[in-house]
Amino acid sequence: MELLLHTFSKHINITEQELTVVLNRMRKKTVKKKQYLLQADQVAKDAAFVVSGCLRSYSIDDNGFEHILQFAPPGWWITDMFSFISEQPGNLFIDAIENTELLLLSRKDQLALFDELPKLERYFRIVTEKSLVNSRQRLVENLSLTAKERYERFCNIYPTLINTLPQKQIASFIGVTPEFLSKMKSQWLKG
Amino acid sequence: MELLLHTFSKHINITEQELTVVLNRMRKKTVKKKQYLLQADQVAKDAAFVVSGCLRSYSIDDNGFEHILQFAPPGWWITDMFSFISEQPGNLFIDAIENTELLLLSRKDQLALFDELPKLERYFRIVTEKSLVNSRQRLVENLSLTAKERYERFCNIYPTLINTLPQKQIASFIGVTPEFLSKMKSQWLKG
DNA sequence: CGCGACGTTGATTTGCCTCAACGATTGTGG
DNA sequence: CCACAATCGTTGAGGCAAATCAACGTCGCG
Repeated sequence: MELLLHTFSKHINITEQELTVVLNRMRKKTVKKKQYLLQADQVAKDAAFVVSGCLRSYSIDDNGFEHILQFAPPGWWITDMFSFISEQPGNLFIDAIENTELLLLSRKDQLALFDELPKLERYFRIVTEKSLVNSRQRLVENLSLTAKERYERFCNIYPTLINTLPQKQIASFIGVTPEFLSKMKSQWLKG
Repeated sequence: MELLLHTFSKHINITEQELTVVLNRMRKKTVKKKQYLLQADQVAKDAAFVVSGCLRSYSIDDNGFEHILQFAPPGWWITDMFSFISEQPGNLFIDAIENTELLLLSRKDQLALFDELPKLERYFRIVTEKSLVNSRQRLVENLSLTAKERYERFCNIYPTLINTLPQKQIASFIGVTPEFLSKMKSQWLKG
């Protein structure tokens, strides 16, 4: 798989043979638009690598509101990390924004690969470090920026998603109601 | 160092010899109460392991407000992860809440140890995974819980810190002003 | 066509912030 | 050991950003 090779190669050197070893542990899967890859109270047995399409992960709070944690366009990994590493039921939903092709890697196979192929443990160590930086950054921004500033940041970071995504989901990601995002945008055109 | 051994042992098996290899790469340091270990615009060359005392990491926004990301009591690691892995100037401050003893490990030495001692890369892979889970969880809670609920969560998670820490810092951690936290607590006694 | 999800707009409410004043506590130098 | 400043916590009045609730137009889709 071209994209997987390319994605690994950003952080480690990997041969075709080694890639084959990894691919032998992965399973193809497709998820159609609006269908679930994972629901709360399930155990996330797999991490998913997105080949084409797009997924999102989110939680649903006690009032029924969705809070989107992550979008996963092609070349990204996504899972419920808590559930994946603890092997306990999680509280995240993952579903498809568009028809999506995936490669799945179970935690068991991942850990086996870490022993067989230490490079791969290095790869995931690096990817996890970067995800942590990202998550902490977002936390800071949610604490220190206004809704308008968070929207601008979103537009800069995901310029491609803006026109694709229902506005509702952008609102959920930046942490405001859809109504308020709509009002911000209309004031935008005046100012 | 007893505590370091104990902390590693939670996630990996490590011999005394291997511990010595690690310790040879680490440097002792003490930071007195209210003194900085790191300031914004500096490069975080080191990750710090807290032996005794307590550190905190935080950012300061454009309006001069502090937002605390993490407390690090004994047995915890702390650094500006962005700066540490990218070797660029960061935007976090780290200072001591109490007089604190540390063991420092530079990124360079850490990476060297990953090659010498793959176990250690595994250890940090696991610790980083857990930190990521933690950070994501906190993000969800900031988006979905009220200030009162976040304070209750804080009390449950850090019962020891509540009486030690200035209220101002608890407020900063849960994302409200000190005044508002004070008002919540007084209403608490009535309801 | 007709239904259901989405986006818009307006009136109203509210959670939390801002600013200001005032004790209480801490710590520091004389 | 005290005087004083500095920081912290408390309380109150008022303000604002964003939520809530509700009504309505629109679009994609079965």
